[in-house]
Amino acid sequence: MPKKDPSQLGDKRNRILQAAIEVFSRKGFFNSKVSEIARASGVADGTIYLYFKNKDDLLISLFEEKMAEVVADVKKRIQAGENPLDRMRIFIENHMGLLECEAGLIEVLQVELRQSSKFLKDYTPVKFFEYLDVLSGILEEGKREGVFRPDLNVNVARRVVFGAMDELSRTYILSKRQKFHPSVTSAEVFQLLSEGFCAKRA
Amino acid sequence: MPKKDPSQLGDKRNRILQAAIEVFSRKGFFNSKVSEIARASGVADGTIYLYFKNKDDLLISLFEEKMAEVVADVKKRIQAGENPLDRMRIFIENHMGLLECEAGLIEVLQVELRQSSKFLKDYTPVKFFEYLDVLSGILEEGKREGVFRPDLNVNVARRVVFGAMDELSRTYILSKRQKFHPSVTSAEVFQLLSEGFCAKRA
Amino acid sequence: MPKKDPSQLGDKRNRILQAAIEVFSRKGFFNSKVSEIARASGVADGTIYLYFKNKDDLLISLFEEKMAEVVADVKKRIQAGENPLDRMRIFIENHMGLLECEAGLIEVLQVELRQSSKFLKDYTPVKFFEYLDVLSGILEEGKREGVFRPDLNVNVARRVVFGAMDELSRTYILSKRQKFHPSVTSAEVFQLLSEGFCAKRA
Amino acid sequence: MPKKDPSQLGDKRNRILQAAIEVFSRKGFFNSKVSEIARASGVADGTIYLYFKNKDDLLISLFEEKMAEVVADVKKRIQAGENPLDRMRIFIENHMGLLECEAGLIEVLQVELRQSSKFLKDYTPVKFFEYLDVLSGILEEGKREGVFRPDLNVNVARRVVFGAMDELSRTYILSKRQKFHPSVTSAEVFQLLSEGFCAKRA
DNA sequence: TATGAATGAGACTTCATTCAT
DNA sequence: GATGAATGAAGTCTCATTCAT
Repeated sequence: MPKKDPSQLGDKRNRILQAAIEVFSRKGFFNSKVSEIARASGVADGTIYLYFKNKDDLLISLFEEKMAEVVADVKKRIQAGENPLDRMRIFIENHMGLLECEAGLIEVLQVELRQSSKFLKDYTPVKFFEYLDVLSGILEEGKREGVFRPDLNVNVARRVVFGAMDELSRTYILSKRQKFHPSVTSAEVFQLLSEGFCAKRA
Repeated sequence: MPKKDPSQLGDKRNRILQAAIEVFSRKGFFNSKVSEIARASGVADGTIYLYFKNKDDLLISLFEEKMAEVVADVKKRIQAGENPLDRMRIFIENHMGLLECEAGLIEVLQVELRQSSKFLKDYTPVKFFEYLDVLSGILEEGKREGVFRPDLNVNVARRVVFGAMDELSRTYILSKRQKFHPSVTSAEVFQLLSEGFCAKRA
Repeated sequence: MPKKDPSQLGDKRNRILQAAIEVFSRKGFFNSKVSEIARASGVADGTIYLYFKNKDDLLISLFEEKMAEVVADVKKRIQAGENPLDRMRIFIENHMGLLECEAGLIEVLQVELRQSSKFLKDYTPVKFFEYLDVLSGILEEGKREGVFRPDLNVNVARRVVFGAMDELSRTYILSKRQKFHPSVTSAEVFQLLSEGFCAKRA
Repeated sequence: MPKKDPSQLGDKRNRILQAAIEVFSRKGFFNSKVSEIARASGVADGTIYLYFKNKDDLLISLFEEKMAEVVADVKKRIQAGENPLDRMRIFIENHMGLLECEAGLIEVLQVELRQSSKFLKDYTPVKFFEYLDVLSGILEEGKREGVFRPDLNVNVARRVVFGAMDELSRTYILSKRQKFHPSVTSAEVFQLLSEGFCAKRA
């Protein structure tokens, strides 16, 4: 009945995805109702099933597609880094920066992906692994160039980096009054991870 | 009908909690059915409601009580540490060690608490904050004693430590074939966090 | 699956109300199962919740809407009365007459409204008060015109009239073999209430 | 464990009945829980089943036994009446008076008996019929003595009397602020029923 | 007799999904 | 493609009743 804004014609699928991010991030996957996402998208309940197989598929598509954008974006950004350490800094800054421009998305990834990778049958979060692989790449390169410790366990280290950022994101999202600013924090995280918390010995 | 094994007398509540850990960790909170927990506990569905107000309360009680044990235990253990750095090592080792003896519990805390703190109304994960406070204590002390950098942001650092351990736990839990052993990993995490991943400069 | 008899299009809500009258009147509110009303309406259980908030709301809606019809109807009918006494006669006749054409409805109002007004939270039977107000109107008017005793306590009198009709309805409904005919009874009730049961003194 | 007040020893059955009156009158039969009656009686849940077959039986026993007392009592009281009219006055006064001294009981009879007589299988409210029979007796006698109209339909008349009192009881019970006093009301009811509401013709 | 922990059937309600239009 | 009314399976929770002590 309502005339669609021509600029939005044909992008129903995308509107549904955006609405899903908003709703999932606000209420969590299990507490979100398909009809609520439909309402937020401005489409009928049934329409969602024209674009997605089911509610699970909506979450997975959402994750894979948005994560693909994030991966592609960070890959481009780190090219500006002059060395592995610099690229690591950029990676961390970028991740924490997403909290400001894509809060909802990060929030969904945060909580829901964990659910998904555990409970959605036959689902491997391919894009998430790609994201981690970017980290691996930086770390491997750093080892080769002698910037990073030669005995660094890359597999552990990349998880440490991601875990640290992820936990800080969670804190940021959950705390009503933000005590820290993402960009400030990213500097601290970077320093901490690159140099450790021990005082320098003379 | 109910087995009256004397060793199990009066521990019905505990049996329910244990069963809940097992079921929640396997299927996640939302995918777990109360009746399944009942079956796993060997009690009737209704019996669960004699000990817990509702399904939410079961999760929260589970978390608060088990986390209290974890907190009390780690507090005792770090006393054996000779200095803040040593205590940090013990803390990390202890956390990663839980993966072996209390896998299910860690798994529930991992995924479900995040849900809870976001979606359960009026719930503050008091015990989780206590756990983080133990970390803060170690870090503060280290700063005072000059072991840790004086400009260390304790609030960020403790989240980095926890996040790193948490992400590694997740990896450990999710990966079908464990690629690393918790105790080995904890050493690497400790080294990484205390010294950073940068190679030492001469 | 759903029959699309054109005469029944769009009247699903009404079919549910009718079925509810039938079931409530036969088994009582608390003994009636929502699924039974669904079956009697020829709709799925869930469909009831598209039209009514919950089981309580179904009863209340039923009462308010049907009572509104009864009130509107009796108001129109008493206009045919030539004087207050005549209008009172019509009112009583009308009420007792409902037993024949709307037995189920009267039965629900009879028993269930009492429950409701006592136990349903925050519910005031507005339409029932309107019904009583019609009686008040007749009585007040009769007092003004000198037809009724000037010392008549209208508030008590209207309850006496309603209570008498109500109890007779109950008797009529409960007795397997009807011993009296509603229209006959209404004449007796009218005579009794207007003249009292005392013999005329010379 | 708690020492019983010796004056209450052995009267458990009665304590349960009293508690049932209190609870049923406050919450209604279907909203009352057996365990609540148990608590109010100071006995264990199971104990109730030593004295009553089930929840229905508790209601029926309550009704029959208390009603028996009411019937016996009113029979004795009306003997003080000098003539049928006087006895009718006493009957009405007595019924309305119960509102003050036995409010809970009247309340249970009010609402619950209607439920019971409709929905409890195979139950005939014998004692209620006895109560009505007392009214019949007075009316028959009055007819024989010429005090009451010879064409009075006793069966209808007794229901009118009972219905009037019953509805006024209901009003009294439901209204938060009592607008009338039972004993005052009973005088008005008596006058209304005996003389009718029509003004006397010269 | 008395207890009260335990039972388990069954109710209400939700909501992902379908399908006639 | 789009709709949204309808479906009905399934889950949480209640509570009358039992029975071992």
